[in-house]
Amino acid sequence: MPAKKTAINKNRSDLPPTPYTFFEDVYAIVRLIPYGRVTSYGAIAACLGARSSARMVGWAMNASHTVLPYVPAHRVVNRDGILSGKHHFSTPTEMEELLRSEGIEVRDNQVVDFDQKFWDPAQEVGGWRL
DNA sequence: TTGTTGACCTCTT
DNA sequence: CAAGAGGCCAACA
Repeated sequence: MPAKKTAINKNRSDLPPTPYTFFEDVYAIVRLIPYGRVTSYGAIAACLGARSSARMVGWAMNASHTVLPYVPAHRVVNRDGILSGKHHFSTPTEMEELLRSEGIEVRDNQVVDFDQKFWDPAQEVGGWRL
């Protein structure tokens, strides 16, 4: 069935109408990001079949700190490879430090070689849950 | 309850 | 090609 692009968790007939479904889907995908790789909000949203809801992905990440198991939110950047969410970590440099510790170069709040480090969820997940 | 605000993206002038 | 506007939906005031 062709999923509409509006009301993400409302057209998920296979799941209860819990408003948190979208968030958990986001967390699930973020946790799948391999070590040393990064992805973008839009890619995650597109993988979930709602490319226009990329903004909600950001909201999901906002709450990701309170969620277990651990969500590697530092591996999610915006489409330009910019660390747009570094301010929401406990320290402004934590995101950059984490990425560096995984071998990702960061320069001027931007991921170096973003194209090479980019990990497309749709490629790995394929038709997961769709 | 209505209104504003987001760690964004895409389409349209 | 650059700049602007629209859109998505949950949280918060």
